[in-house]
Amino acid sequence: MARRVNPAELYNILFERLGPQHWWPADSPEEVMLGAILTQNTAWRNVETAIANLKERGLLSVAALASARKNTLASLMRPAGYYNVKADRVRNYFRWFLAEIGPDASHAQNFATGVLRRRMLAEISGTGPETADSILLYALDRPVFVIDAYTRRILSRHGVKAAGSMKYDELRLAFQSALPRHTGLFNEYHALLVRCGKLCNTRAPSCSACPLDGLAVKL
DNA sequence: GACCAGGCACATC
DNA sequence: GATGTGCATGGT
Repeated sequence: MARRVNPAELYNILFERLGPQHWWPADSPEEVMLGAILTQNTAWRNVETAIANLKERGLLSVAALASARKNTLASLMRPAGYYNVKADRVRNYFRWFLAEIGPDASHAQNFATGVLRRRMLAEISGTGPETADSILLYALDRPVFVIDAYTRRILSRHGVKAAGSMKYDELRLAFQSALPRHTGLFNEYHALLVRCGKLCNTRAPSCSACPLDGLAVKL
């Protein structure tokens, strides 16, 4: 019989067993925003190469990414895959940011979290809920819980079988309502879930070395 | 050579 | 509302 834990207990167990993850791996909020788009359905290793290419060309700013030519971006982003699609998405995002927020990430301080989130999702093609929430949390320091494929997989293996088919916001709000609204907590929590997910063999239905072996989550 | 990786938009039913 | 498909590279 599995031991049942709530989201707060799950966090404590993950942190105890895996330690701090120091996310997001980037040098600036602008780099976080870029990385959030480039890592869509893509291994982070390949994203790092693409970001290094863009950085080398001096393109890691809101204004530079907003005004760069699509072909330039696409060729530099090639290692990250989906480079034609992502070149459009990166330009859509940074053009919107420049026009609606300002030339650097600090200008977002003038906007409420809920307003920013709704507008990102409604007005930017290529920025879906996970990308928007990753940016809000890791680039703009907002207390938004990020749901990703690892989160769903871990939940479905540990007591929440329906996690794979639950709506994004249903899962997000389940975590947010069960936890204190602290940016630092949400930051570490999502990073721990990703680390935990990477530790387990994704093909096998379960993992013997799983840090959550014998636990069932109760949302 | 198959499978996978920190999604998203769009078409179709 | 649910399901299927295209987008693409690099590592295992």
